[in-house]
Order: sequence, then structure tokens, then C-alpha cells
Amino acid sequence: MFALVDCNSFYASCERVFRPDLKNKPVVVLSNNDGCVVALSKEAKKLGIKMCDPWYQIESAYTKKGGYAFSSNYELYADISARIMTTLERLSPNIEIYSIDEAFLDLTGVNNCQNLQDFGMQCKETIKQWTGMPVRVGIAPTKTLSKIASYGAKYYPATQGVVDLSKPERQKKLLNLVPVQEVWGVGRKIHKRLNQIGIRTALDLAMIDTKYVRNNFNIVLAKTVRELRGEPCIGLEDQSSAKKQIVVSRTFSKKVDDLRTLEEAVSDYAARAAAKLRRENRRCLYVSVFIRTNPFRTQDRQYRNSGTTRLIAPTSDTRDIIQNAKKSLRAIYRSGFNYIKAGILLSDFYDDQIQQYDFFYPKERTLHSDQLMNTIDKINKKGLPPVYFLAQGIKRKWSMKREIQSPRYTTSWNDLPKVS
DNA sequence: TCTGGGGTCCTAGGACCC
DNA sequence: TCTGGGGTCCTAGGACCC
Repeated sequence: MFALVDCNSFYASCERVFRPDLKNKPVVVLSNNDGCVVALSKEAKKLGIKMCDPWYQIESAYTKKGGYAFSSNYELYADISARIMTTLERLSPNIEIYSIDEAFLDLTGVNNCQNLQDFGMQCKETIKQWTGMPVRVGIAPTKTLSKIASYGAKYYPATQGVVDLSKPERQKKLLNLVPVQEVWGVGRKIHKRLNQIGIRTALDLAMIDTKYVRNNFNIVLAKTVRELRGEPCIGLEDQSSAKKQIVVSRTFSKKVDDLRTLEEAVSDYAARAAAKLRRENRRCLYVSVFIRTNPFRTQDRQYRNSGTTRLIAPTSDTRDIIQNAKKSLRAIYRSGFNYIKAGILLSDFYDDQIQQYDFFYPKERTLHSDQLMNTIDKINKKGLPPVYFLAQGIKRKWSMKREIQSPRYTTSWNDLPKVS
């Protein structure tokens, strides 16, 4: 048996934790560069705002109606997420942190000593009390069904945010009410194809022959079908499973056309990616870079490309990663285009405890590399002004716009909320 | 003028091997 | 006119997730 604990409009709710005056008010959170809406409260939804609405199109009408908006504040969200996950770990022995605002709980054994509905209610209330965040809980014999349960908890207020689908009759009843595109694993493309063969609800999907699905769709959807019938196919993921790739990419705050500026941005992303890599205790062998123009500007000539370099040996040294990123960038850069986005991707990871040196690897790099990186990471961890490489640039005019960001209430001493 | 970022998994097709 | 069979590995791209 699984439980899915899911936060209600996570980013918007985070903004409310330290702003009780925003209770029952419309709140939206914007993507990087204040580009579009990525989270919205119930009240904002009622005003007709939708996920992914471009901010510049809705700003004036929305604020006139008394709506509040925030630039994304990932430091705050990550910290609140960590508090919620720690709380869940105390309530259940085995959890899988699925995303910043969701976790699956393994309820094996719990149903022997406690009513599951009560357990769900206890989770919800404890999290509210300890962190201030509203969550809902879906309980079911498979992960896919627990997602369905969570959907029920979201759209039917009578459930008070907790739905237990351990009984097959209840599963059937709810599946019949859920549109097929809401099923976990059914995206836009599959939805369209399912509609063409007359599949409209989750229950319709649960009833198709799995062989037919395997032959006409794919094995992933066949698993989904079996999960909807209550047959567990997807287990709790092992959290130790390490990342396979690290991506850092950003849209620029304005168009960029010269190589120097691109180099600066790519070096900055490379340094961030390298720091992430070290946090995972890994080294990487490949560094890829991609750049692209703005596809929304149809009047502009379009260009996109990516390039990859293989390092001499696996490394997590920022200097190596920056150097190779710049090399890849120079190989793919073409002048005469307005670039809007660049990114870096690290792949093929190795444990940082095992260092296989190459005969031709420069000695001075291997000698103090780990010590130097360690020191930089330590300094940058402690809320002091960060240490960075000159290649990352000083003014960073290309860097993203966040004009209406809330304070970092829980992660910066200067931003602590004041009580007067 | 202004349209996000970071991931995973699967599959088809090409290169290569015997 | 005629040109095998079976396998592995790698990569790019598609689809999905939050």
C-alpha cells in the first residue's frame, strides 16, 4: 500500500507561510525572468489565470483585480520542502521524495496497526502544524492509483484532503470520474491517440486489453493500465540512486549575439553545474553545451546547436569544466544570431573516491584540485559573499530578471522575518 | 518588448562484430 | 539476376514527469 503526499499549489503556498495577510488572496509565482505563471493559488485560478500564462499578457488585469505575484524564490521553496520531507520521515519509515512538493510513502505494515484514513489525516495535520503548509494525501495499492486518489482529494472538498482507495469499489467509482489525461504517465500525445479510439476516462483506460496497449502504444502505458487495475508494477525508488546527468540552463534577460557574453554565461552555468556535481560526490567525463535563438521571434533567423567534449579523465574541477565548456561553445557558435538561451549538461559520472588519473593529465591539476574545490564550496555554503571565477563575469547583464522576489525568510540572516 | 528549468526512460536506427 | 543471420552498443529524439 502506498500514500502520496502532495502539497497544494506548492510555490504559492510557500509564499503565504510568512505572509498570513495573503490568506484567501490570489497568489501566483512566476518562472525565471518573470516569464510566465508556474504556480497559482485557488483564488488566482478563479480569476481565470492559467498555468503557463505569459506574465506580460496578464499582469495589468491581474493586479487590478487585487492579485499578488512573486518571482520564483527557490531557496525558500527548497528549504520548506526539506522541512516537509523530514516531517514525513518521522511519520513513515520508508519514503521516496518524488519531487520538490511530493513524496510517496510505503505503508507496508501501517494498515495492521492503524486505519489508513486516520493515518492520512494525521500526516496532513502534522505537516500543517509543523511547517504551515497545506497538503493532501492519496492512499492506494499502487503508485498510479495513489495519484488518482490525490486527484480526488484535490477536487472533492468533502474528502477534506484525504482519500483512501484501498477498496476496489472505491477505485472504480473514482476512476470513472477522472479524465484520462489526468492519469500519471498519460501526456499530450498519448491523450490524443487515446481519444481517437474512444478512451475518455481513467476507467476506460483501466479496461483496455494490455496486449493491445503493448502492441499499439508502448510498454510504459501497459504498466500504467495494470497499475490502474491495482496490480503494483512500480515500486518505491531507491533514493540512493544517483543522478545520471546534471543540467544548468537559463533564458537570458535580453538577447545576446556576441561570443564573449555567451562565454561568460556558459562559464557561469559550468561553475554551477560543477558545484552540483561535487555535492553529489561525483566526477564527470563529458561536458556538453547548447545554445539557441528565440523560437517565438519568427521574424529572426533561427539557429540551435550543441557540442560535447570528452575530458581527459573524470573530473569535478570547475576549471576543467569551464575550459571544456568554452571549447565546445566556440565550436558551435555562429555570429549573426540573437541567442536567447544557453545551457550546459554534464554526463557519464564516476564516484569521486575513485580517481583514475591519465598519464597525460597535468600534474598541477591533480595535486591540489580537490582541496581547492573543497575550500571554494565551504566558503560558498556559508551565506558569505561567494567566491567565483573571473570567467563567470562580474556584472552579468545577461542574467535573469526577478523583479518581485520575496525575502529568503529561512535561509539568510538578513532576511529573517521581523516581529514588532 | 516580454513565452521556465531540470530530470528520466524508451525506442528506432546506424555502426559494427562474427 | 543475384547479395545471410544474429547480436551488441551507441546516439538522437520523443514522450513523459514536476
